[in-house]
Parts: sequence; structure tokens; C-alpha cells
Amino acid sequence: MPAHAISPTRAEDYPEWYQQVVRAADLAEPSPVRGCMVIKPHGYAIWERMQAILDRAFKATGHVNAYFPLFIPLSYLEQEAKHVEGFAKECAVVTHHRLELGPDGKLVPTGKLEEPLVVRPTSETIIGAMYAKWVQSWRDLPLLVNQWANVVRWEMRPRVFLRTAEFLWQEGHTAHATREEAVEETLRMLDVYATFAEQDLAMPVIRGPKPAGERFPGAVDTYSIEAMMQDGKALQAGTSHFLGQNFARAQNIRFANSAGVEEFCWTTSWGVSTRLIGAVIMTHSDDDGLVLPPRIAPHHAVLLPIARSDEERGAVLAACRSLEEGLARASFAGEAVRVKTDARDIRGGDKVWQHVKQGVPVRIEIGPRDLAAGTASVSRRDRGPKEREAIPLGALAARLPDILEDQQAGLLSRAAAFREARSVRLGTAREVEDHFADPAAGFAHVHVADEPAIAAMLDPLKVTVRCIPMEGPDEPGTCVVTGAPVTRRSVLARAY
RNA sequence: CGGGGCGUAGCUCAGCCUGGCUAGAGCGCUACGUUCGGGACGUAGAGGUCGCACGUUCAAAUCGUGUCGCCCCGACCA
Repeated sequence: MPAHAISPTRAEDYPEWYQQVVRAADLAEPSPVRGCMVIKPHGYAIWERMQAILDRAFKATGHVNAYFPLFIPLSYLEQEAKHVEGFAKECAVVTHHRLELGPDGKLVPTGKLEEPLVVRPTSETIIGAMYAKWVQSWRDLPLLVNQWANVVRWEMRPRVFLRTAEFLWQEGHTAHATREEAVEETLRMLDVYATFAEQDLAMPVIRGPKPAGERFPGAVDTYSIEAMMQDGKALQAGTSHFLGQNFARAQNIRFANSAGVEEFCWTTSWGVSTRLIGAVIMTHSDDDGLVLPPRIAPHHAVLLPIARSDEERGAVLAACRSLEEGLARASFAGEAVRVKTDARDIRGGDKVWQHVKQGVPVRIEIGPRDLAAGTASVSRRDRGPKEREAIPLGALAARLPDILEDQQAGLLSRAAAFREARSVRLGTAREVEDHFADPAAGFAHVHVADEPAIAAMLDPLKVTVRCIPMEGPDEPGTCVVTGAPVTRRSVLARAY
């Protein structure tokens, strides 16, 4: 048997390793439709976990859910100039509404639409159009709405979870009476994302504003959370946009303030997508497959009955049933522990490896020997695949939450240590060039001005300014390219 | 959309250059038996319009043209 369940390993071929993990963990597979993926039950279950946690956080910050149409009239998208520029190149357009059977037996689109419909790449325009109707008075504000939806961006080079033509996400859209309130909302949601990433995904992130060139089309400011993958590349894991009054002006979203004077609203939008699944894979997984932080694992633990004869099987299964009930009464991260018994009639070793590859945080084996000793054999996904610890059956319900907590915290600190080890602070353009000569170079914290001139140095290196980190005090310096004074360092990295 | 590579069983691939019997292997799958606390072994079996279309030919997985799809490198992006 090979030393690792996944081939190639991360060190051998990182992109291929990623695809093999997706396959081995049974998360998703390519579909008959170009650029689109099928998210399989295990992959979707992870998304449902993310949805559940985020949705709670959105509600807790005063947001409500609604749903807006998939189709956006072409003219809506034209309303904001920068927005058009940003999305025009990647839109799917519906031009007909009927199919007719041709003489050759083929279906032919007919019934041409008067105005083509764009399949939403994002919903600012159609939601804005509704907000223009809904908002009249300062009493109608703020408007805090989120939608869970699919969007389509016609991408040239799809990559499962990271970049597909269609993906699932949530998009929050808010309207406020003042600039301050809208900025506060933008930062609040950035914070919700950062907390979610670190607490639930065990994925350390750097939050901060994007340079002008990396802004969302039509935004005044775009903030992102940036995570480091195990190949040293950055992945934008969430964005929050302060849209100023750009969309309000373009779409006439106005309200009468308390003095009775008409003003344009200040709006925001923010989103995270199924890309987070890719982020989790590339942050934690190893050469044996998926590693899931317990908080987003569809199942915290799997019970694996081991038996040879029918008599043994009866006793072992009975023990599993009662253990499953006992464990389900324990709680972790404020929820009931999620356990399942895998009693499928397949070879034990094979079965164990399936759960290793799928990233189940804890495996609990129960066989005749365990029953005789009154214990279970417990393995953790963050340890070696063959390590086991015998834990008394009666103590498991109490121990399991601790093990999960320990694992959740361990994954975060391991990822944080990895990021620190691959982060450097550089002072000259030459140092930047040398640093990124290494294809696996991680993050570089550098003083750079937010100017197009920077691109001349970074483009050949395939490096971008990810964001300007907000944590920590100002650290004035001079741009390594232009020499202009800069108040804070930026994070430079190659990115997904 | 530009450059390169590849489409043969569920997966990984051989066969193609030099056209010719019934198209192969490993893994996986099904059944039975021996096994079973660490990715088992034996026996038997199922599974392929060789990506698709047109052409050349007595004959095409094999040659030609077109087309679709996938992968890698660029441009674009969450």
C-alpha cells in the first residue's frame, strides 16, 4: 500500500492533489455542463454547515433573508458604469423563451425576448431597483437583507469550488441613511466573516481594504479576508463592499431625511461562496485526504462496529446503538454532537480509510475486544491514521467534546503557524523580487503605494496586492517602488 | 480568446506510427468461498457504438478533415 491515501501528494503536485482530495472525499465532480460542478452530498453537507452558522450570524446582526430573481434585465446591468465594465465579459444571457422542434428533430430556440435577460453574476442592480421602491423615508432605513442564491460568471478556467461558472453564495445588500452607518455595516460584516473563518473554519485570515485595482466594480471600498493555502498562495475568502452612493445614484434609491430633505442612500454588499469549501480543503487537508474542522464537519464522529461472527455483530451493534444515543446527548460548540454508525458490510480497513479521506474528525471503533474491556478505540483525523486511544465507553460522551475542541483549536494554530512561517516583511523592491522567485513563496508584508506603477513590478512576478491589513498600529514607511509615503504595509502574494 | 497536450470499460492506461481475426491490462464492481482490530486472497462473472460527425478504404480505435470536451500555460475572475 502507498504511504498516503492521496496521490500525488501536496509536495509532488499541489493542484492535482487538490483535485484528488475533492474526488477521494466525494465532495464534487465535474458535470456535463462546461465549467459547472455537481456538488455531491458530502460536499453539500459541508456547505449546509457553513450556511447554518453564517445565517445565524446574519440574523444576530439584524439581517433578514429574501429572494430576488435569477434573471436581470440587461438595462439594469447598464446602470452603473464601472459595474458594467466589471461584469460584461462574463455574463450568460438569455435571449429566447421557447423551443420548437425543427424538421431534423432538433430543438431550436424561438420566441426572441424583447429585452435580453442576464443570468445574475451578482444582484446589486435588481435588488437596488427594488430598494428604490421600498425606501422612501429615513424610517425605512436601514434595510438589511441577505439572499442565499446561485450566481453565474462565465469563467474561462474553472476549478472545482474555487472558480466555477455557477456557484452558490450568499449576498447581503444593505441601504443606510448615512455614510458612517454604511461603513460600519461594511466592517461589521467583514468581521462576521473573519470570525467565522477563524472560529468555525479554523482558517486564520487577514482582513483589510483592497487596493483600487482589486475593488468590486462600482464599489468605493472593497474589504476582503485573505487566507493562505498550503502552497503559499492567497485565497480571497470573503468580501465586503462599501458602495457609497454609487448604486443609489444610478438606481435612484432615495429617502426623505428627518428634515424632509431627499437624500441618496448609502449601500453595502457582502458575500461568501462555496469557494470556502475549496479554502478549507487547501488550508487543512493532508496527503491522506480531507481534514475538516469539527465545527463544519457534517459528522463529528463515526462509529465503526467490528465483528466477525453474527453473534459478535449483534453485541457490537447493540453497543454502537447505545453509544450513539449517549454521544448525541453530548454537545459541542453549542450543538448536539453529530454521530453516525457505519455498519456497511465492507472490509474494515477499506471503510476506515474512506472516513479518513472524507475528513471525519473522530473515528470510534468498537469490537469484541473493546466490549470485553469496556472501552472504544478512538482515532483523530489530526493525528496519524493508525494512532488509537482506548477510552472507557462511559467516559466517551464527556471526552468527545474535548477532543473536538482540541482538534478545532489545533487546526487553527497549525494553520496560523504555517502562515507565520511563510510570511516575511520586506523593505525593497529587490527583496520582493527575490522573495517571489520561489514559486511557493508565501505572503510578503511591504510598503507599497496604491498606484498603477506598482503593477509594473508585481505583474511579471504574478503577484498582487491582496489587501492592506487592518490589524495592528500604523507603520509609516515609503513605497518600495515610488518612494511615496505610506502609512501601513500591504500583503503581497500570488493568489487564486 | 491565444499557445501546447489529451479523449479506448466506473478509474488509470496499453494498442494507433506500419489499417485486417472475438479490442486488452491493472484497479474498481457482482457472486461464492477462505478471511477480517487495519487499504486481504482465490475462483467465476458483468461491463466498451474506441468523444462525436463526415470522409478515404474491400476493411478504421488505428489514416484525413471538422467538431465537442478535458488538462496545462497565458489574458479575466470570488
